[in-house]
Amino acid sequence: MEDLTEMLKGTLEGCVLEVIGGEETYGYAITRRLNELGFVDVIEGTVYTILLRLERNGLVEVTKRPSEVGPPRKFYSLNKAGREELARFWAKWQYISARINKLKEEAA
Amino acid sequence: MEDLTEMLKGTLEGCVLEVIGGEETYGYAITRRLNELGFVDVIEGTVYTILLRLERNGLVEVTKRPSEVGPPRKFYSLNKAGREELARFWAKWQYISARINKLKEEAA
DNA sequence: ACTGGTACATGGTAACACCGAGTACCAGTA
DNA sequence: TACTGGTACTCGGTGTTACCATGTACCAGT
Repeated sequence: MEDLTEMLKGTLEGCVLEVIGGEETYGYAITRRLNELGFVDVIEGTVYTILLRLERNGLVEVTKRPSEVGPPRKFYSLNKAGREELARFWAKWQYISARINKLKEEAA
Repeated sequence: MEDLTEMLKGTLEGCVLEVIGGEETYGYAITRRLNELGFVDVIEGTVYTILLRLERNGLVEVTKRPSEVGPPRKFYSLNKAGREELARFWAKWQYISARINKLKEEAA
């Protein structure tokens, strides 16, 4: 699938929130997880900028822990604000996707 | 629903293409149509910038016609490139929305 | 010493939706 | 006549976002 980046704007951050909400995890693993899920072109740099933004906006708790196979990892988990933001994200997603799908079906 | 603008990025242009694909129409009417469809905060200025972009990218044919109730209207219709772009848009939408919904369900 | 996988940070870019202000046409009305 | 309100389009500027390129650095195996 060619160039999905514009369409991911505004949703990729929510996806990262969702992954973190599932379990405490870190940037490199989040990137791999998103790739597995079909977001194949999402690259580390993108995820790290999102994580720094989440941290700056106070949506996550951060803990640095050593790794046995490389440099230390920064583990992220959602705090209250993060969980609320995640809920808002899914509400928005449901709203918008419903409307877009309706537009699509009315055309057909 | 609060502030959907980021999530609309990359999709609103496709929605405009779809509306034009349904029938030849003009900016002001497209804005009203989108508002009806639930994209309540989409405003004229936004639609016009999209239309100018579509025109610049050669995806639409433009015809100016007088109106009986105001200034002349610029009517837009899809050309071949526009229909192809619209098809690509729906393919991307299906791809991404499927993956996001999957992510959502695996969480639940 | 070298390679490759792991792990994070950062300055710059392009694209997008949005905003604000402006221009202009027309009908109805006070 | 002047004014209002609905119709209709344009354009310069803004903030946010995902992406890119590059750099740093840890570690295991050869």
